[in-house]
Amino acid sequence: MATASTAVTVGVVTDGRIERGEQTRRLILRRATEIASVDGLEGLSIGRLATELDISKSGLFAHFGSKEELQLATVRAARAIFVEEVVRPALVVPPGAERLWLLCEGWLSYSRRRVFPGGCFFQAVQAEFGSRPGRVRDAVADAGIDWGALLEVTAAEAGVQDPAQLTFEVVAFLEAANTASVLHDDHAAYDRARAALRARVPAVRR
Amino acid sequence: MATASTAVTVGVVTDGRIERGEQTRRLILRRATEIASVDGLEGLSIGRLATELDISKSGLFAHFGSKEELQLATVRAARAIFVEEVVRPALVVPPGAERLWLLCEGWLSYSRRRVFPGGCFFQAVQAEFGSRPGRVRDAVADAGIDWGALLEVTAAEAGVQDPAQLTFEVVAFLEAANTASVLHDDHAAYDRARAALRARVPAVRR
DNA sequence: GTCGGTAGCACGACCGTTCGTGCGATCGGA
DNA sequence: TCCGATCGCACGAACGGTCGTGCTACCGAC
Repeated sequence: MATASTAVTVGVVTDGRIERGEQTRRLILRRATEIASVDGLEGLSIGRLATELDISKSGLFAHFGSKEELQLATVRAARAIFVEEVVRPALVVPPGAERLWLLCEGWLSYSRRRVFPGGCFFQAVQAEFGSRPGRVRDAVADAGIDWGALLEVTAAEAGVQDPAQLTFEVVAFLEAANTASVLHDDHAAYDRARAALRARVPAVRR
Repeated sequence: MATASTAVTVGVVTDGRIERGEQTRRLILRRATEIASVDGLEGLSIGRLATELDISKSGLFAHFGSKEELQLATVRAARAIFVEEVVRPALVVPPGAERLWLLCEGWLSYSRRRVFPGGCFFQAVQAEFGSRPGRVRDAVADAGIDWGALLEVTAAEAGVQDPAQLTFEVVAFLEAANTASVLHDDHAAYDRARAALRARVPAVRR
């Protein structure tokens, strides 16, 4: 999520107002991220999306021009939400151990609060497109790379000895907690993740 | 994978021979697990499966009676393969730290060798059905529960202090390595996983 | 009057599913 | 030893439905 700021979808503005089409587009994409987090980006069908939003299929389709473009836009929208929910809150503190800890806690909260109803949007979509080459997979992979890079840089700023290794382990704990919670309704997994993180992430007043 | 032995699909046998239909069924399921590990259990379409196997769609369908039954049979087939590839080889050594280590190494090898072309079958399918209630989800969740239970029992037998916590962390490392490998072609992730495991899993001659 | 935004409608392809049929092996009775 | 009945298995054709994708027309704001 290094390109955090540019990932935020900014509405087209005229005289300070948001155009009508752009507003519809936002509604579409917000719902699209919710559906995709549960049923995947392939399970996200244009007809179903249109029905749920009380919009004609063709009217919705005109916004994107193809299913692939809808999927790409959905990934971008999910990134923007992720940045807002996890990254931005951590940037209020200066670089260092506290910021690293805020990123971890923010992520666990983002998963636990079900910002996306299916749990972490990116985990769902990564597994779906992991071995299916194409632009969507690349977009999804980029999101993961940027998030890892942010963690790694922050870990380095916190004085961690091996930031790449720590990043691997942190991501592993976070995603395992999300998986256990979504698949087994295992609420305790978040506590286990936190315990594992405490043993790894540099201490800070908590 | 506690019910390992019963999960193995045994062919119907008459006079020591395997009936024709059972053999076809095995071919279908072997291919089904491969497809599903890449495109998911929903992306696994009956028509496509039939085409790839040079079989009529209706003939294939008759073996299962419904798509859901095909999906369930595919999960069972994948369990049998997993047991053969990961669990059984570890059971050759007596309970203890070495068996635990063999399970970890076996899993990493199973992922790295791409026993299923899309990486770990269960990780792909867990993410897909994680928040979609139904019999398929239950079957997938059970597989994860049994695998975790096997790890936890083995960890306890190895004298680990907190087997549940260790199991959480081990599973996290294994799955994170698989994800990084599949999504980012990051071969080094297996080394990172092994490094993380060495710091956690009790030592044994390696 | 222009133009962005939405709706209606139809298309070809593919989906899971059902049906009737045919072929080959097996088996029981003459 | 033959022969008809039965069974397992696979086939092709077709069903209703949904998919993504076009084309055309209307409608409302500037």
